[in-house]
Amino acid sequence: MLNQNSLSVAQDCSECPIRHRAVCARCETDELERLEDIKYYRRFEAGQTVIWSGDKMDFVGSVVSGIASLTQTMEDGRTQMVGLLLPSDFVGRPGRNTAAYDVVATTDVVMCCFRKAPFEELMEKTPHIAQRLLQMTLDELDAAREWMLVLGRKTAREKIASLLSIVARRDASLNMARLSGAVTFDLPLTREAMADYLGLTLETVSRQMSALRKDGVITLEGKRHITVPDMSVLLEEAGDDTDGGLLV
Amino acid sequence: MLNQNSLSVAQDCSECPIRHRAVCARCETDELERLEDIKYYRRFEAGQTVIWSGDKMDFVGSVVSGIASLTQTMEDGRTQMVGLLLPSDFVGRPGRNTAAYDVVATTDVVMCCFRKAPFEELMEKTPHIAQRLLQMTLDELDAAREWMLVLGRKTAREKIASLLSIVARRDASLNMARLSGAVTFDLPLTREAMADYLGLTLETVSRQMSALRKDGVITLEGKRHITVPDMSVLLEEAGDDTDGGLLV
DNA sequence: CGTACATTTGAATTTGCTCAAATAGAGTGG
DNA sequence: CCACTCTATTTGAGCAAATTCAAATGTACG
Repeated sequence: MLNQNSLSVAQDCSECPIRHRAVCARCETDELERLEDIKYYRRFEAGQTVIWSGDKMDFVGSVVSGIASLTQTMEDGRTQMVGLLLPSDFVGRPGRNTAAYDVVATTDVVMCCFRKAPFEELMEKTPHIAQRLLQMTLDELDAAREWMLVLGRKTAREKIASLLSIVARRDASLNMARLSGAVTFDLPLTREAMADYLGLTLETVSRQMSALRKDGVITLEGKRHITVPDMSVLLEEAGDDTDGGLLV
Repeated sequence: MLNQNSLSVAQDCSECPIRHRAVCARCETDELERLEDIKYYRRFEAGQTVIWSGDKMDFVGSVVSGIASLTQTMEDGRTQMVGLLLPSDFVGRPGRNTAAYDVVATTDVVMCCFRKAPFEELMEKTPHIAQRLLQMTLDELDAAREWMLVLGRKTAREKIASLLSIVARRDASLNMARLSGAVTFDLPLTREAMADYLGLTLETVSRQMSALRKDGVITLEGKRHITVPDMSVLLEEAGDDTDGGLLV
């Protein structure tokens, strides 16, 4: 279903699709070799839980292909997604033994895992890994804060538009595409997952998707394939600055 | 007003109140000396803006005393607080030249600042600084994700209770106090700041504070001094697990 | 005492939620 | 290929929570 799934497991880091974006991005050849010694691949099917919050976590790793989500759940079942893990994103926290969130594969996922103890040891000796991890963590913190604005202050319609523009942007940056004019992409999330991301109910998500479609902001082919005729209109709907920032 | 303000500016890191929690926490004596060379103190009065989003930022630093807030503002004026900076918290991002958020002093604030270029240089050579910064950033990311649950899924009443329990917890950890039985602390935020933190209007904040008071969950002396007769009741109201986690 | 500002409270309105039912697809077995 | 099932999605109607607008009250400071 996903073309990424057809990739045979990369044994060689130098041919890895996320080589230049993942936690190993800054590593030199000799540093990569040491990482190769402790790495192994794991596959998860769509819907499968990678790890439960509170479970002992004896590995860390990177998403190689597919999408996973980080969620928190309250006692009465209310759930909030707190992270969307795309290829190259890092899973796990050095220095912590148990998982803080549920990690669930949204699509089929391949992860490049490292046993935690050796990874932590290696991190001590390899500044390039720690440096890259700091950079990635700072980026995630920015993304989380951006999302706090969405969750706290935006209307349902703006929330949907924000999610769509974020996915469009990340998709474009993955495919090196420009975000001018019409943009087309897949939205690999169910209405329920979108709701959990945005702090809405799935009914409200569905209603606002219909409204955006009716108003010509987006076009749907099937449920998951989306076309945005004019990206600047979508950004306007999201309540973001329209000027600049179209690329990246 | 705040007793921290009476501290005469510490010149000597070894007597600094945040010595063991700030970005310099892991530094050895010789590393501290190099930090001392590039550090300077700045004071901000309550209400004063430390830096505007988008401005050039030529320093990074730590909050020594007082409280500052990180906020984002939309074009139409809606604002969302995305961080609450307490003593020892770090301000600024190595590797970035402009501020991403507005930073505003909520109370009078003293900051220990480092010129950005020398600090970044020092960070390259001093793993202890980068290590500590990574740890602090990961903690902030956890806090931000916790807050995403509050913003996305909690009711107004639960949001208020969550904020109060967070402030109570941080206050207790600062004062090495236990969180069993009754707890008393100052809430250094206006109703509007609380609203900006929680994604509510100030009227709703006021109403819910009144409701919690009427229901005996909290007691107010003046507007800002709060007593929680039974911490576990407050945690229950916040929708968090009641069991465990009382200390920390 | 008067001004400025923070807070509280009230009443009407709106947004998004809950509950309920209809519709649309995708996959399965006959 | 069709009927059937399962799940995802859409749509509707009434409701509840939080917002908006408005006014009153309280508090600090000159």
